[in-house]
Amino acid sequence: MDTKFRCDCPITSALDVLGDKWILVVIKQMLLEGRQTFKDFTEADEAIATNILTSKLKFLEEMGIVTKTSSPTNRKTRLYHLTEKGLSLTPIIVELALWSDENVRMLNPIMRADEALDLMKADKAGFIEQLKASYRSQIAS
Amino acid sequence: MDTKFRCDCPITSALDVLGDKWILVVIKQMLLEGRQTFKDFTEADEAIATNILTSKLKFLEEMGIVTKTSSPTNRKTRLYHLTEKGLSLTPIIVELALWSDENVRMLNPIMRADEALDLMKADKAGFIEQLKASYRSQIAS
DNA sequence: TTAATTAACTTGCAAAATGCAAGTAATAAT
DNA sequence: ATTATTACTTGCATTTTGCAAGTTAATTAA
Repeated sequence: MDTKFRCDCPITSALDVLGDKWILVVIKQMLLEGRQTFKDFTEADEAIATNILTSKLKFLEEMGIVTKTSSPTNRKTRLYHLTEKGLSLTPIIVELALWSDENVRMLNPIMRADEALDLMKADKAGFIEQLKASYRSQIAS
Repeated sequence: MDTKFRCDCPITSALDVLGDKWILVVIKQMLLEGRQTFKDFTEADEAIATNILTSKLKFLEEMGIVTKTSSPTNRKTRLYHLTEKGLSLTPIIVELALWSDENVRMLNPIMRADEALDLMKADKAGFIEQLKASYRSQIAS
């Protein structure tokens, strides 16, 4: 699964990596929902198929966005965690959330409005830093 | 081409709209490269197939992100322009560019580094507002 | 201590999205 | 009047995504 780049444009190149239906959803599930095991991802509302999940996690690992380790407490569990490169996607995730809240909500009648959105709106940069810090301390434990 | 939402998450819902290989590339071509006709898009480096372009432009129009009008000077030319809803994607595009510059450049040896990146880094919010203003005045003319 | 369960996958096939090459209709240029 | 241009459409190939079932090793329950 090697990435082929369409051209010399930085934005298009970002989308050569991130531009599909699942990559940013999986990253969001790690960052905001604390999901870290294969099972965690399969239990999410988005209901990704297991073969797709396997291929996306593998790709994210190859890209250096995610690490895969063995659980220290359970030998059959693998832990997937965001690297700093993965954490640096936080501003993109936040902008997607804000745009969606303003422009997609009207099209999706079941879209939820959680406290995180209020925090983003009140202090975007602060929210981003707090989220990254909280993720780092979560995986350190 | 009606959008089906996977769940109640705002971020996933944003990706139900934007999460594919082409949508944000087409928007970037309008916003940063001034492309507005069908031909303009087909001539871009990304080389989108014409049937895909047709379907993406139709979807963007249905989503209220783009308008389609007839050229006032040439009866066979159609003009595609970003709406305010489309322009509000600017922060997402900018964050993609910044992330790519820092994290994808090393993987794409031909990625270019233009002045826009420097402007984004120096004053992100200012760049976003200036870009939107410049787009609005471009289509007003 | 054997049996059932769980976690993390893989496999085979179906469906949907994307890509390629060629063709078409209306308009504009020569 | 003929050629070229613009904005498409069409048919088919390839790639990506999705579904359901199966596999293996490790853990837990009986």
